[in-house]
Amino acid sequence: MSLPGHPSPEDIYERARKKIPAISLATVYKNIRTFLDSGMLQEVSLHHGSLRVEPNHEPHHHLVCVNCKSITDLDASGFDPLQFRRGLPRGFRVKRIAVDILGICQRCSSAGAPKHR
Amino acid sequence: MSLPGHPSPEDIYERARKKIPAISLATVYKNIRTFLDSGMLQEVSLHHGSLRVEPNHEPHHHLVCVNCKSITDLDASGFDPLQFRRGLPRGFRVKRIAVDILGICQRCSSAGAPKHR
DNA sequence: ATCGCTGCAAAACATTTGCAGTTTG
DNA sequence: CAAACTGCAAATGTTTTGCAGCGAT
Repeated sequence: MSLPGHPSPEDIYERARKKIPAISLATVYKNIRTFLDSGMLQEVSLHHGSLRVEPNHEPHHHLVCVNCKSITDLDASGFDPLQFRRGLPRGFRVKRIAVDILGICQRCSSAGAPKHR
Repeated sequence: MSLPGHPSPEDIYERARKKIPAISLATVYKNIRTFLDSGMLQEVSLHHGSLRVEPNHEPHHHLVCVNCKSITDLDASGFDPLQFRRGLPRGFRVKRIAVDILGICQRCSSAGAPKHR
């Protein structure tokens, strides 16, 4: 938590070693997973297990199920990307804006949907 | 391109095999990379190389450099998540909304910043 | 003849898991 | 003592790479 920015497991490992020199990378991964599962930490972008390709160039958002990792497109007409232009640091050239709405899909809500993985 | 949704390399491989039975998975990966680099395809969420952890629970957006993969937090006050509540499919339980502003950061713009990776 | 694309196999990573030993309460 | 946590090493899964061959220009 004391690390700045958005550390990787390796970053956390390096940091942890300063206090607990014998700690292993596996333990770091195990603890990160525990924290992610508990919601104490989040992932910067959801890990789908493998690369997912986006052929749809129309402006749209993604509805992502954090349980089964399904991705559904959501029309983005009426969405104003300009609202984000304010407050950007100088020199940052915006290419596109990705909006991911994370949650639990209908299918996973109903029934005892097993954790996908 | 003809595949629905957001196919994985494996999906594309399966599909390609129907037309070109001898094609290899490596070729599929190579071509996906070419298309990604050319902008013909996009990644659903940017691949950072490894998991990135998010300790910041305050509402904020991410400024992501698609070149060096750096992540910067951007305050999200004044941002109205309710605008996304409309048009959601029934039964989808929203947990959080992630806004990633993808582009090229200042540092990478200036000078011949080498492609990270 | 050259250049680019391919398959194959191996490498390189990132992440998880089994297991046996420790620690904690 | 039971439950939770750890290190290690091995397994898994994804993606990249080296290389030799093949095809088109």
